[in-house]
Amino acid sequence: MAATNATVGAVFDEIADWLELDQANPFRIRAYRNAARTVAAWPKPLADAAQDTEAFTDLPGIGKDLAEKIGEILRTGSCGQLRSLRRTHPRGLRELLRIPGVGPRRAERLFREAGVTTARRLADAARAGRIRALRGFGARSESDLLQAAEAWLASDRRWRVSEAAQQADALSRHLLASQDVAELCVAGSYRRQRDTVGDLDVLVASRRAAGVNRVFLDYPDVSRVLAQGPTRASVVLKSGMQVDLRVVKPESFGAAMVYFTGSKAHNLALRRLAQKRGLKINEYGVYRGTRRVAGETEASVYATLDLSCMPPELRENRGELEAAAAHRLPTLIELRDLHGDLHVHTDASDGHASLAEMAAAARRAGLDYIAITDHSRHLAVAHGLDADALARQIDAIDRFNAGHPGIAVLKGIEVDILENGELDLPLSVLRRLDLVVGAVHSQLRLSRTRQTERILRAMDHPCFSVLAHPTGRLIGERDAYDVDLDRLVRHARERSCFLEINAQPDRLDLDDTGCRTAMEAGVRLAVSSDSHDVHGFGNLRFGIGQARRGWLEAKDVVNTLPLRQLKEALAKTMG
DNA sequence: GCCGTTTTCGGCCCGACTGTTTTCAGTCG
Repeated sequence: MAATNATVGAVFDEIADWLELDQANPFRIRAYRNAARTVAAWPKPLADAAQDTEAFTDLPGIGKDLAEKIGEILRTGSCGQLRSLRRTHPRGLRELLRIPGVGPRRAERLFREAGVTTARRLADAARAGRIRALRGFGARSESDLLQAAEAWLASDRRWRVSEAAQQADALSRHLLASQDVAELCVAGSYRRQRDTVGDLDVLVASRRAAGVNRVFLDYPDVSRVLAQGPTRASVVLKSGMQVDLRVVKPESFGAAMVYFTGSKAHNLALRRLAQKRGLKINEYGVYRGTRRVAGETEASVYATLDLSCMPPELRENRGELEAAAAHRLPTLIELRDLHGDLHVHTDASDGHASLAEMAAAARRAGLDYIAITDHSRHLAVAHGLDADALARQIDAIDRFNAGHPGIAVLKGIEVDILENGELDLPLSVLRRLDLVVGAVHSQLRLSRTRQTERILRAMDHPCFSVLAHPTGRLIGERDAYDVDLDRLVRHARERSCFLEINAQPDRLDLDDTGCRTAMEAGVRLAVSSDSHDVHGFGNLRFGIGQARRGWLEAKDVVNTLPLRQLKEALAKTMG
């Protein structure tokens, strides 16, 4: 089987690690890192073009040499250069580079002078007091490295964006209570709404940095201070999440927001553009020589390069700079564009609230309609409904709608897609519904072909409306099942059905690149909360985050339609 | 290793913080 883009990226990253340990030309190392980032984020499978390696040189940062290596990796899963690097280095040494405080030079010295080859051995050597004896290290470095190695061994986690949101909101409230904080922005991957977040980058505009620093370090949730200086500080919260604070003057706030929002790839591309125009961009502003020409707002920074200001979710160097130069940025969907929610559970299956309670909560969340989509009988653990129970629910919804004009409740089901591609309930009862949401909950390890055929067959059912959580991933727990998303997208377009963006923070499925693939193919998506209780609608914001990262506008999302037009769109899917 | 309106060489993003030095290298984002 051909290697995936992620595999190619991983090979380049590993080569870069070894070259770094060898203290090779840093620009050569950067070329491998850039290439790793580029291919890993590339939305199309490179394997599709494996025959024509020359074509890979069209990718940014890929020249003749790397293009040939991509071809080799796609064919064999590895490449000769990597095999030879592995032969000449101790296998575990790469691990040392992952430990904060250990870079290539220290890793090399730790290996050569203390025989340290893994994080475990580093911790052992530090405990034995063997690190402080090395030149360039002292007692302080030794204890820092011990702590870092132990922390690394204990956990190497990223946080769901919802977990990051809770901690970001609480810390922001604490900081904003200070007179010294003029403006505040939680930047970084959190602001870009990535599906997971490694740490929080908090940016503050103030003329009194010392005061802000003090308030930050006094935050009751701080467990450990990693670093502190006049304009920045790093701490670990009690949860284990790292937070970096940076304080700049108000006139630099826009430049700092650009800088600390990233992504790294976006910033590098931006600086190259600036350099071509004889400008220099840093976190304090845009400079021509020593003269500052912009920096107070993000828009002012981008304007010096004749770029429209890009929403943070687009800043991944995936074409947003070109679109901004042409002033053709999409008008991204916003939470307030949603009129309803097409995936909601009640206590009739595995939800925790009644139909009436869920409807009331949806109304409070500002929605005009919801679809009740409880599980079907095959999902016994969730008390799935059989045909009789569904028929009773249909009648109950009709009665509810008659007495509650404030919100419309649509009749639906989250029906299991069985292994053979049939749906889990008979056509006769499905025909009585407003929509049918199909979902894979079992047999997740089928071959790519069988899994894909299974879902394509389900889409051919005369009542199929929406494919729920199309890849089945659970962030940090379970990878997506193996499925040909391009074929699903093409089929959804032919069948005029919809793909879901499941907004549960542990799903966010489709993800950003999947959204973009669907949108570019002309397939509409449904941003759905998959709520199981009255608080579930609060997750819609995270689904919107992925939609925005996928360049979606309101017109690309079916549940931005008012009720009447939504019903027309659904009716077309219901045979 | 990539790239090019300075095009086949000579550049390649840039500043803050720390510890161990005794003026700076290493690391990080």
